[in-house]
Amino acid sequence: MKKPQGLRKGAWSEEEDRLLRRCIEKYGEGKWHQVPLKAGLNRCRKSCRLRWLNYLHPNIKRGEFQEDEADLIMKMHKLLGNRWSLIAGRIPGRTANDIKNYWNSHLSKKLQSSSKKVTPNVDKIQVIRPQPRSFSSNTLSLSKFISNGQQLQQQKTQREQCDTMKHDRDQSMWWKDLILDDKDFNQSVCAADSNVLATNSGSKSTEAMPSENTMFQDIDVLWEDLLRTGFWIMDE
DNA sequence: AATTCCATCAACCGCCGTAAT
DNA sequence: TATTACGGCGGTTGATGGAAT
Repeated sequence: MKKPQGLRKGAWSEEEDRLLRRCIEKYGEGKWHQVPLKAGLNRCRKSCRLRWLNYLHPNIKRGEFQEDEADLIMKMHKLLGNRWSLIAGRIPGRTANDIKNYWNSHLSKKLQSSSKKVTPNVDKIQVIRPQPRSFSSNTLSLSKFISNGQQLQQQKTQREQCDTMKHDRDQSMWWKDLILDDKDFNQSVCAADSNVLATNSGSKSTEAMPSENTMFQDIDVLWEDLLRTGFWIMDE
């Protein structure tokens, strides 16, 4: 489709902010394609949405990241990789863009320097990717997971199934088939962590992803820590 | 005081998945 | 089934300001 010509770009003025804010207050969030017209702004829908979500939204927290926030980001990133919107969903008041910027300007360097000190031979983050939906649709939520040993057994079975399936696929790309959104977050993270528990109980398949052993050693610690800090949002 | 370098972060771009038609 | 429009995401860019020279 042809792009509309003559749309304003770059930094937002106070007047534009005021117009956008007033529009959202009046009509609510969403229907972003209508926002420029309703607000009287010469901006594209994406620009309006971004400005609202990253700057004007009333719940946005300003100022320095706290130590516990940074800590949480590090842990989440270890689990999820660059899935900024998912990480942001677990840190109240911080946007995905904030977290991404903070990661790129602070934490990635911190991580680099610490990994050089501690494990000079490991220069890559091992990200646990959620399992395919075909399996995760049956995946258990964390709370049930913890409370039910039978379900743990089911997770182990799923893990084995998944490993069998992965064998026939490009091992570095298998997770790309996932269809994942915020609604699936708990499921997917729990699915990822089912791997951890499966590992702890000694059932992990020998058809493991490359470097998985070292990954799980680290994640064991992370897992304990996340449970202790009450990070997880349990299902209903 | 002037210039260069670097870090930060707001904003843009291109792509993808989904829903509607 | 194919096409189109929209919302949303992550990667990247560029403006800005502060530190260093």
